[in-house]
Amino acid sequence: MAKQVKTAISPTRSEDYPEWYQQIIKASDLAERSTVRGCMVIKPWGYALWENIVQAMDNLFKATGVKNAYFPLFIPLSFLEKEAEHVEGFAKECAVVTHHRLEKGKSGGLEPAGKLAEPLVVRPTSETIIGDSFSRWVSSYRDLPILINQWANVVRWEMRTRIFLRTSEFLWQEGHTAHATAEEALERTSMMLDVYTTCVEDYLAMPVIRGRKSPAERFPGAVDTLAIEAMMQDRKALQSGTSHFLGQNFARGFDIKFQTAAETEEYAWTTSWGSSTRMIGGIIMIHSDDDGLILPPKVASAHVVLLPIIRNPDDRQAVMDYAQKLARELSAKVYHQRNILVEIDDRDIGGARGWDWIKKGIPLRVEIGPRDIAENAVFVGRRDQPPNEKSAVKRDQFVAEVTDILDDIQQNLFQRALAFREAHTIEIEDQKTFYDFFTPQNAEKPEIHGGFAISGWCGSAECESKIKEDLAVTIRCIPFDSEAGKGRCVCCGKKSESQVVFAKAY
RNA sequence: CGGGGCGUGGCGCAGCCUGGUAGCGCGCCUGCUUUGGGAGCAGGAAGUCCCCAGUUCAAAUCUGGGCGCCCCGACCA
Repeated sequence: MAKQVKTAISPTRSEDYPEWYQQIIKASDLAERSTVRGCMVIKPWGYALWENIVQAMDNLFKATGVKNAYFPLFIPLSFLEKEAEHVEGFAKECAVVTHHRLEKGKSGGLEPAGKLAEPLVVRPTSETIIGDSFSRWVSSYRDLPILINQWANVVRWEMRTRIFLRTSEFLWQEGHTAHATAEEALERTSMMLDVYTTCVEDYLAMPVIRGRKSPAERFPGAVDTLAIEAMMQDRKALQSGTSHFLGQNFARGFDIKFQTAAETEEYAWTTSWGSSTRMIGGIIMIHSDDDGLILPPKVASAHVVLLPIIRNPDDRQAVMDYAQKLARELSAKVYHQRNILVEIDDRDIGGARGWDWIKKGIPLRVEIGPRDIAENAVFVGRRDQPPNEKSAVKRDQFVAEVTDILDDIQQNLFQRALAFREAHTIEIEDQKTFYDFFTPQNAEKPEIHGGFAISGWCGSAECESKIKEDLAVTIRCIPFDSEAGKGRCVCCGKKSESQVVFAKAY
């Protein structure tokens, strides 16, 4: 008799949320820490997930006229100096290449040699190097707009790293556009936020709040930053995509000028927008439970695992034939532009096999044994339901309905997350309630507390930073549907400028 | 960069205080028995005890120095 374990993941979410998060990643085999400080190794199960997100998002981008390109990893140091706020925002986290050769040193080890005339920064983001190209691509209003995206890796030398959420190197996409008018650039800024919303809500099943960042939370160098924010199961906010209106700031820094139809010379209006492997962290934290990862079907690394039950060796051939035939039929079906991905796992490791796939978060587990073959059935478990709730389904019915079942799981995950967010979002008017809301009962080992507070804000940076200092709570966004001028500032009590979303954040 | 903690088979840890040449659980391999809710028994493989120096007959253990990592803050997608 095996020892009884209630949950596959230990500790549970309520026991120790940060540790639970690490354990999910380990148990699901998504990724692991690299021996390189702050970096991660994305393993096949995690990379397949990323590829699916990339594909979904890339299609959405291209549907709006964006084209992909690729710019250098290295950025001349001088480029970063061309936009004052930008350099200030990123200077502290830049990795810098200063040499181009290694030589045998005195101690026998290799030492950098061949000092570069100008140091190269490993891109933390590419506004500058892309701005440099844009300046050469644009001369007439007829050259505009330019709609470019690149899928790339970037490096930000963070103090503290957390796998998928904040790593020294991460994968992302960054879109960069240049326009003839401010209106058009603004339109593009909000259009891309719409694309992010679609991708994150429809594909990742993560409900988001859309809004504008406060000046303090703006991207360095941006005139305006729009963002989508989702609530994780520890009730903290995760920013899962940002879209920036850069005004003419970078156009001035990089001399992106064009001649108008009226023969005047003007600076272009630019935008940039990005989303990263951080979204995988969001998927983990918003959907998974104490038995492991739960993947949204539309981007799942695989959809179905077939688990042949072979009680005696004589059955093996029949069971495997049945499984392989089923796999072929399922694989031929299309689910949201992708063929259904089927795994067959015939490892002889007993019940641990089923739990492996539960921990990996695969949407559907299908057990196939002699009994099922006799009844022309399959035994199906859904990852959005408890591990023991499995049921027999006629084989043909399962094949016919599998995409509906996947859609149902997808919807269920979204609704579950939405209900959770709504349950932990409250409107707060007075300061004491606000402070209580964001203060844990046990300061030594804070329990999961707080959530999203919808409160008035007078618009002053002082109130914003006081709340940040007191509670580590920030303005996540000023929602687009915020009621202007309603109520009073939750900090100073003066007349409110807008109702904003306050939360602790990743 | 401040405060704390930790480096011992793949993973998690004990051993250190009081020096005597390394052990436990999980995992892995082999065999037999099992198998539809995380298998049992038997056997087996696997470790420069983070690095360097010192003390000592003898160092995972004591001393000094270094390196790395994790957690909590400030910074951030």
